[in-house]
Amino acid sequence: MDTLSSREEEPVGRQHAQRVDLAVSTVIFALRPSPETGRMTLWLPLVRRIREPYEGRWALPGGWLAADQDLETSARRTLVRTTGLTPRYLEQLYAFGGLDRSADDPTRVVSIVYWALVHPDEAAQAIDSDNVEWFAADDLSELAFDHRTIVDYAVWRLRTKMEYSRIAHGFLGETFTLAQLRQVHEAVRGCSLDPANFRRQILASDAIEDTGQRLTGTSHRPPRLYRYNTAVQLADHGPLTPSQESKEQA
Amino acid sequence: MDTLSSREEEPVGRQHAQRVDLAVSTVIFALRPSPETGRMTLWLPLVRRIREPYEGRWALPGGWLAADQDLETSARRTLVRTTGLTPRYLEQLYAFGGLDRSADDPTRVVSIVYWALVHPDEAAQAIDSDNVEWFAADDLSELAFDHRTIVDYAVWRLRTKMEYSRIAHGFLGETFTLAQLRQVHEAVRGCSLDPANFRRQILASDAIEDTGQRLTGTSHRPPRLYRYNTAVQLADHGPLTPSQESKEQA
DNA sequence: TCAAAAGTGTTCTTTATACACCCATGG
DNA sequence: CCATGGGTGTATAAAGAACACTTTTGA
Repeated sequence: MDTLSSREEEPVGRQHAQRVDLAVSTVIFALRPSPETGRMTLWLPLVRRIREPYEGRWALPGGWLAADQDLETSARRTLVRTTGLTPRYLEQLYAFGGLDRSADDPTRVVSIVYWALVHPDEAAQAIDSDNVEWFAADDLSELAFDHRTIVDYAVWRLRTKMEYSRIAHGFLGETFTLAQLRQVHEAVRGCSLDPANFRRQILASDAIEDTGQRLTGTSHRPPRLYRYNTAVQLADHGPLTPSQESKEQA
Repeated sequence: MDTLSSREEEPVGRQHAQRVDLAVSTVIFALRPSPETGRMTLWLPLVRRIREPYEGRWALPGGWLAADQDLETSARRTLVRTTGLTPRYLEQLYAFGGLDRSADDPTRVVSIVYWALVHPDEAAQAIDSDNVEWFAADDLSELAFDHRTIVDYAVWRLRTKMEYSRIAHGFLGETFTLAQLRQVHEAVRGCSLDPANFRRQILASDAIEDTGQRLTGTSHRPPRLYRYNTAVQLADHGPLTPSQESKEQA
């Protein structure tokens, strides 16, 4: 055989390269209380489709890759245009390129999907319109394309990464109490945690530092306010962009 | 503002979607003894470029996405064409889409990169030619494009995943001794491990099962041969394709 | 019998978990 | 004062690391 080199793979001038539409979408997570139970749960904003295929269905915010923007920049651009959101935490999730992603529609689209966390202040910037709506992650309607699969995968990714990384503060503002941080972990992991042990583990990890301030206005002993210790980096087992390798994002 | 919906993002008929060349590449790892120290180290096959840009430089095996193949199928096809390899373990690594990936060349290419593990039998199928060569992962020449960055990221990914997953058997054949399995861990993680503790941890995890056979021909007590216990699944913290979510690949 | 690696046992340290208890504030 | 969550102490269990020791083969 003489197909040893990349001869077949790269025709002259690239004019034989298969070109596909390249979309960029994002799964954005925020925490808010469930309207029924009142417990904190995962929510995400979806955008209503206004044309075929899947017209009227809810879909992930996103758009096409811009020729003059890299992947993450395109994700941020489409995100702010469709939802108004500019998340601090944004990370690539996966590239989806199955052949049957668009049901009957024969168009081939490859999607680079990102996932993001927003805290309440960021989420408040979201566009308020009939075409943008927040849904509970565990109570989604039928979504467009394979977006339900993508959301499920992103939820799984968030849950597993929460256990070994310190992404929880993506859901919190500049300062926060240990109880708030614990509530984030409880909401995402879906179980209650011992406050005493949680405190010791977090403090031992050196992930946060005391601001010296306390939160007042509660009907009990005022809790300390903490901030994230940006000086300390933790091991990360998830996909970071190569330039961030042994650093921790956010 | 009236950019609420995806109106701007999806022009009629998609003819306004930015089209880019979509490449698929793979970082393939195998273990073989270092020619100097004799210790097992990471090696990977590279393909020599036979045209500009980067003509003559070594590059990751890969090619263009085929219109009628999904991402993984395209990765396997380009892999076997360029290197002759058909790895059992193959997983998506990351999508690279920076604007300056091709140096002076203004062509925009987005690469979906996979990573793979091959055991000695698989590696023996590799094409033997001037245009395919194996390199030690810690002693690479200047590679084409941003492939050095990609390789470094893949190495980091392999190392971190080795610690919590059971991918080590991607480097081994059907049956193996505990010493062989331990050597794989030692080579990838770059440290020596206590044989006694390693044995207990692996056996306690139920990841492998005794074949009842022993390896003979050694100049000492014949070790047992084990195989992987495919019935038991371990938690995985890395990116799997959504359909594999709570399952473990390979 | 000796070398070398297989395989087992024991101790110690670290980490996680469960839960009792005191503290400080608003009402 | 009481209720409520903040915050500390402690005892137990599980997991990991270090290392002595016995076993079984080929030479």
